[in-house]
Amino acid sequence: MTTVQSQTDKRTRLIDTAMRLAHAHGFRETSLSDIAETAEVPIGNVYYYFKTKGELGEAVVERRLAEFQGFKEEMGHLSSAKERLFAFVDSIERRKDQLARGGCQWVGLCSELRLNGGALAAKSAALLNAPLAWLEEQFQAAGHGRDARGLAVHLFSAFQGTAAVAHGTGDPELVVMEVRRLKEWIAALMKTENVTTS
Amino acid sequence: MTTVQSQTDKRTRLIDTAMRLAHAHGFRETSLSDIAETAEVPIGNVYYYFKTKGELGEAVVERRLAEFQGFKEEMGHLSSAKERLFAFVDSIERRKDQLARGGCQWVGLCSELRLNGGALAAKSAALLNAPLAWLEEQFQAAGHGRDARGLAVHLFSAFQGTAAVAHGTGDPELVVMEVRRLKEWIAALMKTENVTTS
DNA sequence: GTCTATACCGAGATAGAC
DNA sequence: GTCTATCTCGGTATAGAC
Repeated sequence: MTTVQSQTDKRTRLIDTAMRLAHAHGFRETSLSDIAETAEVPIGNVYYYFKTKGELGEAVVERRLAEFQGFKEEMGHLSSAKERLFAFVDSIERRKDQLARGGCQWVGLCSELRLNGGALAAKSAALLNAPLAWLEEQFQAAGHGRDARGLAVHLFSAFQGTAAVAHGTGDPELVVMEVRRLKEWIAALMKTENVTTS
Repeated sequence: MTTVQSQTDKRTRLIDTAMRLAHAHGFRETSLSDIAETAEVPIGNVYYYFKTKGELGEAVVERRLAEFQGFKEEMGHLSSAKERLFAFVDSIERRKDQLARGGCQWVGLCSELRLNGGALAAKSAALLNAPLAWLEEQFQAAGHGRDARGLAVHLFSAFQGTAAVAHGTGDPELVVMEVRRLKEWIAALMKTENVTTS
C-alpha cells in the first residue's frame, strides 16, 4: 500500500510540477530535468511513469480539463444561467495574479501544443472548446439562443484578451477593470430578454 | 555596390524569414538552420550578420515595431480619432487569416520573449505598449479622456482575445463576428460624447 | 565578406544494475 | 519498481579556410 501510494504520489507530483512550470515558462521550454528536479523525482525515473515527454504533456492537458470539469460542477449548484455567467467572470477576477504571471492556463497550453500535431494537438483543442461550449449553453439557457455562440465567443475572447494583456504588462489590476466591464455587459444583456432559470 | 546590396539583402531576408517562421511556429521553436535554409543563406553565415540568435530576435522585434509605426503613419492621414479607431478595427479584420494561423504577430512575440529576460524582454514589451498608448491617444482625442486608458485596454484586449480564440479554433470568421461587435461598441461610445477632430 | 567544418552543450530517451 | 549511466540527436556558436 505504501508502495502503491508513493507511486501515485510521484506520478501526481510530476504532473503537478509540469503543470506549474509549463504555465510559468511554457511546456516546451520546460525540460524533463527541470520537472524531475522540482518534483524531487530522480531524472531518469520519469520514464517509468511516462514513456515520452508528450505523454506527460497529455497528462497535463487531462488535468487541466479535469480542472474545468470541476469548475462546471461547482457552477451546477447555482440555480440560474445568469448567476453562472457572473460566477465565471468572478472566477477570472479571482485568478488575476495567476493570469498576470502566466496568462490563461487553458488556452496558453492549447495554443502551444497546437503546433505539435498528432494526438496532443487534438486533445488540447478541448481546452478551448470545452469552456466555449459551456458558455454557449449558459447563454442559451438565459434566453439568448439566437446568437448564443457569438455571445460565448465574445465573452471568452474578452477573457483571453484580458489574460494576454495582463500577462504582457504584468499588471493584475487590468483584470479587475475588464471584469467590471464584462459584468456590466452581462447585466445589460440579461435585461434585454430575461427569461428562465437553469 | 552590388556587394553592399547583397549584404543588406541577406540581412533583410534573414529578418523577414525569421519573422514569418516565428509567427508560424514561435521564435524559440524556430532554429537558425530553419531560418537560414528558408532564407537561402548558408547556415554558418548567419553569424556574420547576427552574433547570436537573440540579436536576430531583437531585429525581428524592431521590425515588428517599425511595422506598427508604419500603421500609425497611415492612420495619420485620417482626420478624426473616430475614423482612426474604426480603421484600427478594420485592419484587424483584414488580417483575419493571418490571425487565425498564428495569432497576433505583436503580442505573441512579446509574451514569448518575455521569459527570456534581459534586453530582449524589455524591448519586446513595447510591442504591447505602443499600440496601447496609441489607442489611448485616440480615445483621448475623441473626447473620452476620463477613462481613455480603460477604453484602450478594453479594445486592445478584445483584439487580443479574438486573435487567441481564432488561432485556437483556426477559424478566421470569428474575427469578422467580433469586429462587427467592436464597431458597434465604438459607434455607441462615440455617440455618447462626440467631440472633436484629431 | 563568404562559407565549411566542427566544437560544444543540453535535451530526450534507453539499457540495464540494483 | 527504482535509479544511474549513457547514447543520440539537434541546436547554438566558433574557428578558420577561401
